[in-house]
Amino acid sequence: MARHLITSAIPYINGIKHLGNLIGSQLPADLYARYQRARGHEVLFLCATDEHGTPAELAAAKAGKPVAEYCAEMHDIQAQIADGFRLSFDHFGRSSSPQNHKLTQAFAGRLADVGLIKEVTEEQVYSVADGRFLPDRYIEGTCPNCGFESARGDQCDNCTKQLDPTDLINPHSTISGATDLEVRETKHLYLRQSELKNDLAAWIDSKKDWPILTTSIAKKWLTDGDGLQDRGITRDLDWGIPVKKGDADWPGMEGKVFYVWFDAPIEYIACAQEWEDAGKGTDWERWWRTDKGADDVRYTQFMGKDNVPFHTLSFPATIMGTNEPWKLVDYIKSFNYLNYDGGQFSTSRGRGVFMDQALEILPPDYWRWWLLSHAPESSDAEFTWENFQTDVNKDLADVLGNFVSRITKFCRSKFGEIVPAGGSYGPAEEQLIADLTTRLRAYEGFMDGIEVRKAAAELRAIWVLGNEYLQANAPWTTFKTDPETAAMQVRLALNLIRIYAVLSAPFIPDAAAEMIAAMQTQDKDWPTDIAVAVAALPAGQSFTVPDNLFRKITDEEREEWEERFAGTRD
RNA sequence: GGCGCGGUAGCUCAGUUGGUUAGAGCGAUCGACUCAUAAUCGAUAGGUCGGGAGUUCAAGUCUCCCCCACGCCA
Repeated sequence: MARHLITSAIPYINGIKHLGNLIGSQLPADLYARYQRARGHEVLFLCATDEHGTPAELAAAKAGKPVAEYCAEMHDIQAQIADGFRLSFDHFGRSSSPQNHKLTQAFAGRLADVGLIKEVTEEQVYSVADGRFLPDRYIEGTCPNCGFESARGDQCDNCTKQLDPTDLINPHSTISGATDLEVRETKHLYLRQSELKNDLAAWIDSKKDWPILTTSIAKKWLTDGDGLQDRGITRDLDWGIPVKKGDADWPGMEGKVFYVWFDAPIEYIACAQEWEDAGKGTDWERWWRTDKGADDVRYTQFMGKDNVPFHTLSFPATIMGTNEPWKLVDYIKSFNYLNYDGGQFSTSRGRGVFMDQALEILPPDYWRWWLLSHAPESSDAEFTWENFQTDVNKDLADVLGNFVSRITKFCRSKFGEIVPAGGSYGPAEEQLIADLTTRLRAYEGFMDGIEVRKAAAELRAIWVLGNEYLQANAPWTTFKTDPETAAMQVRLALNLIRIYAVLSAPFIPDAAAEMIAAMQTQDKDWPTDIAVAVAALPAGQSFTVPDNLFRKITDEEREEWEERFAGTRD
């Protein structure tokens, strides 16, 4: 039995994510976690909310709530939606947890001890009225390039130019509107990533099996321009993890917090501790410390391509820099973007489907199947309602759902709701078992390699084999002259339902559970040996005819949703 | 402007280290079947592989130039 540590990129606390975010990390991570569990491996699957930084503070202010309260509420909402999509996290943690506070401070302290932290004095805009510095989005003014009046401290939303707060004309605080701003010196900590450049490069080079998308992005950051740059890991903010050197105060850093990108990945580790502290497991270090049992763990991360630099460089630098035996990632699966009907998903314009809305209109399996079978692995992928409708109707309702329906109903009418006895295999059955075995091995190969689209295509082909078998052997015709053989054919087909349930569960867990329940079995074992698995449901076992597993999406619904989610064009 | 990922049948996508008639699913057309959610199964038709030049006995697959889309950065 192998051990798999699996993490999904942690979604930012601010707002509900869209389907592109879902397929970019959490959903494929869940697929992989469910698959590895089904194969009998030990899995720790972790995710969390990323709660620090200015966007959280601003969103809380807009909602008129203290930021801690806002984050707690949003965490619950995201947890609920994740549950709605059946994301099977062993723990859904929070980067604001006490565990992450301690661990982040410990990492910083350790990095300082080994000389990988430097202090840098820089100039920042300070608001006298607010009594604080105004980083990034806390300051607005007129853009010096295009004259846009609401340009932010870090970027102009009109001309997209990157800005420094000190560039702005007539700057003011977005908190109070105050204009009595001055430039003050402030001290910040930098992680000396550049010191680790060679180690990182060697490590990346050793990962021959990583997706091109992952390594090409990492290498670009390593070699582009002057190479990997040292990175500021602190901010003049209130909301965040206070800067401390382990348990000790950090002279000169009073009132400052760690930058969100420093503490967020450390939450992957802290989350395991939260998992244990929540009573869901024991000995979290067994997953994260190679000196405490984690040397046989295979660690796989899932993320969108925008997160790759942090996971291939900054976070590994944090870990490698400590010289402590923390587990490094073994495989990074990164995804491109999902486009919505020829454009991008857009939160501000309400364009595209968001996770809560998706669950309002259809059950999770519909979305899981379509998104996973169209995962943006090799390039950006495209969501269109027409595609969604035809694919879901065909694959789920016609190929799989109807298969279950046709065989259970046929059996009920001829033999009753009992797996019928009698008859013996002929060449057709041997051939079916051989074909299923071939395809199952291929399916396992794609799932092990996290080739999501190919795995979905193979699974679908496995479903089709059942329909082909019924069509070619026509038990409804056989029954008229040879009821014994018809009974054998039906018994075999009923067993396919159980097998399909087990194989399909990582993609469509709800439908799989219904199929298992209808077959009235507890046997969810992986059908490693198909010849054995096709006899798992013995003659005489009762079953029930389930309701249709999937309904079809109508043209009217498709048109309605197309309009509803089109958003406002600019 | 620099860089990155792409541009393959109507649609969504596969195509290992260059090698016989370029593949799948959907959609379309035709046929079979009637157990089933007007479902299923089979067959057929669709591509000068973005454009051009080059290397080679041989290029979708390598090199160069150009065009288009998306993204990142300055």
